[in-house]
Amino acid sequence: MKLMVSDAKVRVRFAPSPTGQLHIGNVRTALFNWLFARQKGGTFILRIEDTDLERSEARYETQLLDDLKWLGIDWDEGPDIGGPFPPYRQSDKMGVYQAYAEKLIADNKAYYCFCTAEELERERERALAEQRQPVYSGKCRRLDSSEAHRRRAAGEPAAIRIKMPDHAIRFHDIVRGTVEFASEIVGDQIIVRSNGMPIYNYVVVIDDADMQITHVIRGDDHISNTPKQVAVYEALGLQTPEFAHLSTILGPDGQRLSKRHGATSVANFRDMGVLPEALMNYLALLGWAPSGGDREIFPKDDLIKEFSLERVTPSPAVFDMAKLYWLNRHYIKQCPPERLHELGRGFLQRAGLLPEHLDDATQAWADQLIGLLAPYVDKLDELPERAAIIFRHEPAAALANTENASAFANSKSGEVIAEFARRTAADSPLTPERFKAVMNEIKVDLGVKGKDLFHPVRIALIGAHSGPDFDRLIPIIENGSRLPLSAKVKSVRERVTDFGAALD
RNA sequence: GGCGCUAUCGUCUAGGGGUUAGGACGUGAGAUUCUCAAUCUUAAAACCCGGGUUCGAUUCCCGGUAGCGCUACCA
Repeated sequence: MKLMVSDAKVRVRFAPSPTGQLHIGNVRTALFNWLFARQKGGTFILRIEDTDLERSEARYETQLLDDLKWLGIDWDEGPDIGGPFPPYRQSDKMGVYQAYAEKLIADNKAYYCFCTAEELERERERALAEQRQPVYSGKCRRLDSSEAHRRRAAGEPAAIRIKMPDHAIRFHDIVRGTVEFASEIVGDQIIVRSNGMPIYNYVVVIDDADMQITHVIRGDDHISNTPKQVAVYEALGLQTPEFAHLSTILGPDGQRLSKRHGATSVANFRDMGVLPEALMNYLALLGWAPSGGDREIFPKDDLIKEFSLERVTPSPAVFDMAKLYWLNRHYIKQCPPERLHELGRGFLQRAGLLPEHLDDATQAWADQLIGLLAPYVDKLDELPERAAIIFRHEPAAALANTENASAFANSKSGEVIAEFARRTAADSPLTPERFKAVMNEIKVDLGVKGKDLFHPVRIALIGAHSGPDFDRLIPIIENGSRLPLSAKVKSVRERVTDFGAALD
């Protein structure tokens, strides 16, 4: 594909705060930025917004990078790899913000504000009481600059405010078109606190400008902040970037997706055994659809090829676990066996079903088991409970289970099991071929077939009348029974014997 | 309260001045299988409301309603 010259210059960024686990809404923002950059052959930048020193923690930053990598998102510039416009961590950049603020004051685009927090609060309450918009009065804007400097020099604490333009602020949003805000509704914004710490809406602009960001792609909760930021661009005499505001991701109740909805961080999904390619595919479909809208399966490379910001949906989207699971099942089936086995082993080990260290024989068996069970699960963390049919054999519980009752309503079922036990007694191990032959014999001799024949046997073996094919199941049971596992696996013979005893 | 954003099946969405309003998840039914899963077939399921423009609006415009966001010396 031919790249347009301007495409190659595309520079986008993902700028998370390291204040907790990487949230699903934020990853979606990261993903859209990344897809856009990769498609355009542009640059994807990772920047850490840690000006909120109280909530930011270094360990979250590490985790954040790991989560992004796990999903399959890489970056061209960032705190760990550097780049042409350092630093990539705001806390390393305080001097820069101060310098720009002073320039703004020198240019008469900003001014010192000596109003105290209490004064401001009173003003605000009065405005609210009078049903007026609580915007800053502009009191200190009218202060003589020499007087302001004198008070500063005398050590009086002062915040720095930017002068908002008196014209309406309008900006272009790729997702929503032109957005306009009247000038009266936003007062002169503080850009640097009286303690010297800069404010977010100011800092972002400096960073984005410094890093030559061409497209700001972020959550739509920033839409109302955008006019304040545009004002900073204007004051600095800089061209504004293109904006694209992504809609919110909601929980099933229509509320903004949050922890009380369950899994909401990348780490949660990883721990559940959702494959990264499934999560990426699903996230891409939340708020974006290909032209035609008739395709759901999008591996990474196709996403990069097909993605377009113009086709991003402006309306909020409800996160649908069921559809994620459907995609995950798809990708589990597509997964190369070696990788699936390795992931699966981890889940079985953590559940205590497999030892920490696996010898070759045990690993080979575990892989066979995983291959058997994986097609049945929505997510890999269901593997241990599915594996209960192999690791746990409880005849009493199986007999007590009402779901199994109908299989034993048939008068012949006891006989079937007895016959099965008798005829396989000498087979150790029992092979699938032998199993088939025995079942056939029973069928002929007892005149029992279909469910009446298979259900009792299956219940005797795994405690349920439904489950995997016997062809695959039998070898796994038999092989497992000869392995020195701490979670002991009973052989077919042991199972049938125990079950027969319970039945009597 | 003010300002902003949003509005197609339960959910994610396609579409667009005249369509049988398309696809997918989920749900129901059927086929297949010893059974479950998978697979295949199939069914039910939507244009928020009111005005305007128009020969004709679900689509364009306006208003309402609802949801969400912002309204800080938070990010």
